Amino acid sequence: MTTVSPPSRITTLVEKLSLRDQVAPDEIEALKDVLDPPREIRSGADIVKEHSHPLHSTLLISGFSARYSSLADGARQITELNVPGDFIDLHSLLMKQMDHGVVALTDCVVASAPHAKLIRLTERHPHLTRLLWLDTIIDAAIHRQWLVAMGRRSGLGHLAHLVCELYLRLQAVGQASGKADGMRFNLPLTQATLGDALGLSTVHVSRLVTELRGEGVVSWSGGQVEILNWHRLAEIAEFDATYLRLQNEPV
Amino acid sequence: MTTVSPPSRITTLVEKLSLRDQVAPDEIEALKDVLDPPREIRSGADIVKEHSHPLHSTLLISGFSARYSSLADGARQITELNVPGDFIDLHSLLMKQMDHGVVALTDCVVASAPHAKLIRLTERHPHLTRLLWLDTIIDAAIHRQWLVAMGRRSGLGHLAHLVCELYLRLQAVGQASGKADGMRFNLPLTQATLGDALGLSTVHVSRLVTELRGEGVVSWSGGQVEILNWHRLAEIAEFDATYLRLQNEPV
DNA sequence: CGCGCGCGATAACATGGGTTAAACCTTCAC
DNA sequence: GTGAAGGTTTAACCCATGTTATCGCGCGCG
Repeated sequence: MTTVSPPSRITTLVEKLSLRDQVAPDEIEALKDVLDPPREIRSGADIVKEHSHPLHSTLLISGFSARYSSLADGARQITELNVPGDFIDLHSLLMKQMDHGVVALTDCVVASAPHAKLIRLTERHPHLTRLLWLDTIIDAAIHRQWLVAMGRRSGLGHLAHLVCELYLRLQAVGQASGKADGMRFNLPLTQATLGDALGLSTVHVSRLVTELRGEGVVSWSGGQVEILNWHRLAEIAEFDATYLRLQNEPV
Repeated sequence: MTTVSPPSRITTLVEKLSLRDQVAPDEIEALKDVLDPPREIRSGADIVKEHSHPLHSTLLISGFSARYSSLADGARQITELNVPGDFIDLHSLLMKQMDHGVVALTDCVVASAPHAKLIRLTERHPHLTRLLWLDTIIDAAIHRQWLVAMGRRSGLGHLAHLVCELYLRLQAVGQASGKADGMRFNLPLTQATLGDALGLSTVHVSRLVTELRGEGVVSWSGGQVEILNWHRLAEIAEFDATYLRLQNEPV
């Protein structure tokens, strides 16, 4: 995990933002200044509680987490999966009260940024503010794609779409191997968790994973996913990556 | 439509923002300065085209519009309904390319704000910027609630949730009659459109509307909706208004 | 070394919501 | 007043996905 120079706690965030627009040195400094020291969260623990009023926003440094809402009958709907480099509750800066919770799906490392410091950042760094704003806008775009998949795609298309999305988001922060050398990534989530994300039962998720495997589109076992045929997978998903905004276009 | 002093084009927007935090006079001026003169859009026309690269963001002044995505088989999924006072593509300011389209569901009046002016606004008015940012954050919160409804609620619960949401959003901008005096609002949308929003077929929407009516929870005909039993309706929907953020909490 | 448990696969059966079709109603143009 | 067009309702039938249940595998722990 540590080489000559250990990755700073904002490496993945800056890596992601830099894909979209240049991040100036003083902006990187400002981001560092705003964050408290990293801390660890155990798999299964809430990082942010439903209905709470956070006084800081939290950056996911490593691991997977998920936004979720609980229902009266005990069911759960996951509304977004978070990957390293995601600000998991930046919206609480302005929303004040959480409309959902965030749970660690694996052991995670996170760092918090006090709201007071973030507000000061928005007063002094309008361009960096726009980059952070953009990050929350992309959350909304991801939600919309999930809505389309849930409302109008088949279960298989929906699962395929999720796999495409996760691959590109993980690749953007160096957590997936490149196209040349086998499109592989670690996805240590249970099928029950995937079902909560897709709005499907665990039985049906199992059927769908088996089907994708059977078609020779992915190999998937032990939490390791390899995309064997991106073209086919994207076709099944009707995938269009625009919404992830991994293009450099200055804001 | 016009009385002594005709409502300015930003009345509904300012009304909505003011519910959340005080909007200063110079901020209201800044908003006015940023907007081009209003223009009319015919029902059924695109206000913003899918995949376009807008150079301005558009405010909905009157009428209903919808964000939507089209699928290969001709199906459509609506991901949000817009009411007067909504900035319908504010995210394009930073997203650059549209990941979806916006269509007028009724005749609409809109006003556009050039991106160059909006960027200048973010440089000069950090607090107003946060209010606009918050508006896009609430879009994301609405998306999440729709995801929960689509993934884990019954069709009836989902429809009931949509009715609750629309009532509160319309009431916030003075487009629905108050609780004391009959909770009524105009909703001139076809059941096919509602189906595209709910991810259901028009036949099933008809069954569900009939069921809500039969339970005596709403009266609904000719595009007029009246909520006869808010308590029952909110119960069916498991509705919690937190996500609409209609509380005054300074940002 | 073996037991228990979480996870995934499979099977049998149930059902909410889709599809197709037809009847009916309302509005509006002429 | 009549016909056409668009919207809603109802009915019959179908299928994707849910539910319940069982089995098997792999791994951690006693």
